[in-house]
Amino acid sequence: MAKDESVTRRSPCPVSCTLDILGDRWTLLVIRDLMLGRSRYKEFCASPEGIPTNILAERLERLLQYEIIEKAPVSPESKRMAYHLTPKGKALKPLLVEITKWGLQWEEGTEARMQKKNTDT
Amino acid sequence: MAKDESVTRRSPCPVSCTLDILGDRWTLLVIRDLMLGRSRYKEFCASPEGIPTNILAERLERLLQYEIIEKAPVSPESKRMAYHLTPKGKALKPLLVEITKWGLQWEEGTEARMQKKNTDT
DNA sequence: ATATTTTACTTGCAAAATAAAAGTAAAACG
DNA sequence: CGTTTTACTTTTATTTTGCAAGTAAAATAT
Repeated sequence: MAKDESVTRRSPCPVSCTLDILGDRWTLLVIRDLMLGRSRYKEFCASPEGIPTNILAERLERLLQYEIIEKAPVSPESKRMAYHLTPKGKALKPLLVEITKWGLQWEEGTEARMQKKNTDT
Repeated sequence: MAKDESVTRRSPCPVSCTLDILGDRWTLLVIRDLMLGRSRYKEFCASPEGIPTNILAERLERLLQYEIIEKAPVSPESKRMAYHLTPKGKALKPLLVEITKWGLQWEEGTEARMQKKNTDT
């Protein structure tokens, strides 16, 4: 995978490379949801921002390709799939924390009402 | 300004609000350049990612509106303008640091060759 | 076992954003 | 004063996004 990316990269700058993956208005919201313990397609759809379903499907596919998330059965018996963060995805936590902090401090009317299900990571 | 934003906000989540401002492939690269001490239009154009000039003009305008940057004469005698980060913009430093760290750690072939001019803030 | 509902998408299309190229006016310079 | 540089704007083509509707498999209810 790294090969394909490197040819299309705008520059070797880690900021630009990260933005090539996460730099849009939706991807990090999905990551946020995953960090809040959400894992199902419908849960991402249910978030208050209202991501369009085609965009969600495309973003999940991209996150899978970059191995930021993984897809696995909800339970061993089920055929329904759930999404979870990989170590690479979990490593985005400090980034999300800083985005949250900046938003809370500098944008009026923002509120952190992120109630997590699990507190690990 | 906060009034106008609040009506168009997707949600009060600080992450989504921050992404409404910074969530694209170019804005944070301009912020990066500013943090590296670059301040002129042509310097932003000269960055290796090659931002289209119409996009750059639009992004600078938006960052001015959100008071993340400010525009001032290069020197008291000059009519040429330079852009600089405001306190709100400088507060994005930890976010940029985390983006950089994640890119360096998880994306192969990225390299931090950010040579700063000034080391303040 | 079958019907109904839910889930996890895909498809089609209009609207908006982006990218590439060329053009332009003011400022700076020789 | 003429030329070059700078900081944009404009135009057009391409891509992405957003919205609505449709669909097949899985789960649930009957």
